[in-house]
Amino acid sequence: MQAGYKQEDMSKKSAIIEAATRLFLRKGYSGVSMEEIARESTVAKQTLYSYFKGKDDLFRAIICKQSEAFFALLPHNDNSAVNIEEFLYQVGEAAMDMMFKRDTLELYRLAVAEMPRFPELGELYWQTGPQALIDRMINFLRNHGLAEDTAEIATEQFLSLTCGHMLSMALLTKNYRPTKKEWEERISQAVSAFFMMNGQYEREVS
Amino acid sequence: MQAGYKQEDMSKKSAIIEAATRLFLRKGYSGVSMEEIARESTVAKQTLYSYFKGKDDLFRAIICKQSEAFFALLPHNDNSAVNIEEFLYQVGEAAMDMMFKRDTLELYRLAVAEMPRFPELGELYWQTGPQALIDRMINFLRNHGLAEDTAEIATEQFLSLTCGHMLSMALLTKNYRPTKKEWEERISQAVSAFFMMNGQYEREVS
DNA sequence: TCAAAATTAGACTGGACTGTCTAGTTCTGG
DNA sequence: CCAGAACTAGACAGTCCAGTCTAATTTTGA
Repeated sequence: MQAGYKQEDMSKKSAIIEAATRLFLRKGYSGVSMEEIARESTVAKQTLYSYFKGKDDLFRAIICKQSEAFFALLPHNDNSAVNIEEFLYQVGEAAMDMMFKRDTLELYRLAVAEMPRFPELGELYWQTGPQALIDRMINFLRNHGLAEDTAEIATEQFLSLTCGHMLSMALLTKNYRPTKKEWEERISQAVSAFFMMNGQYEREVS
Repeated sequence: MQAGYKQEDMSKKSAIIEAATRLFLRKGYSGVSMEEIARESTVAKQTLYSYFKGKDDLFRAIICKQSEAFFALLPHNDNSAVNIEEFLYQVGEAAMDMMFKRDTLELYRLAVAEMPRFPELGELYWQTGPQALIDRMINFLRNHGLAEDTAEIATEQFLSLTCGHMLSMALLTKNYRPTKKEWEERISQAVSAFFMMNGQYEREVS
């Protein structure tokens, strides 16, 4: 039973997770060694292996945790939007605000990069992140009178319009980050587009 | 002068490039060894190093070549579109057709994944790919009466609308590929959106 | 206080990989 | 036909890394 501790000291575990998160997000899966993680978390290598079965196990734990942590910040349905317009602004703002933090971008990059090696992580990221947001939006829009498939199309279009171009650019070019001003511009364009394409839902002024 | 051949047998070089392309696109940068490339191209390892300074050099060559090869297939300005609507359909169709081939997706994945290690390749990919297409679209739209910045916004919106959502999904979930039917739906939605948001350009029936 | 559990430092194994070197073989042009 | 260029096969040095093992030390709880 070489790895069968009862693992009571959770401060060790969180130190490991903290260091591993930072390192994986900054250097990628194969750019980080277990020794480096041990060093950075000021923990012996053996302790790593007492908390995690191996590098892949640790990696999975990090990505799951980060996915959930990040996307928990997105608005839930208990939000305070009183009408569609306000809701769209809230969601757009929250999505952009989150998407263009360094760590969030790097998590996305990691999910895309390692999807072939860890397919379940790509799936998890998609489900707990983008898809969860999409579901909430669809739900809200249906509760406000849109038909099921209209709501779905409108949602996907809205999110593509706000994030699409900027996301690709941020992933591919070194020093590009959109400013808050730029993305607020995008959001209002997307909101306008939403109402143009769903004309029957007139804008209620809040 | 251990690496100073005159390199006349281009069939060797293309065999190397062919095998390396296939392997890199399927297994990523660190998933492939020089020995594997040598084996797959039925060439001695030394020959690899006589044509390319090292693994990074070979990788750079592959990515450059593939970027250019792929994006050369996109419509140039000598296309036959007679009006904006037809042009949008052509571009949308071509972009989708290309984006969702396995190799193109994997090249995109590779560019995103290795951007931190090879920033200049991300830049190159962006410039010769997405940005080149954007420039052509902007140019076409300006020649058809749109103002500079209107054309830019409309272009980015159109491309986000067509590719955005499906691209993220294809990169993150294992077995998803949009069907031609699905993406033709997207394209016509995007075309409609274009005209709604640029109302002054009425749709000319071709 | 004391025994079991948790942790540590570091050596070590086994394997993989990049890039070099050697020595021999084939191809090619004059 | 020959000299030099191109190529081959394989060994090799040097590095790195995942994961295991040992032996010693600290922590913990009854």
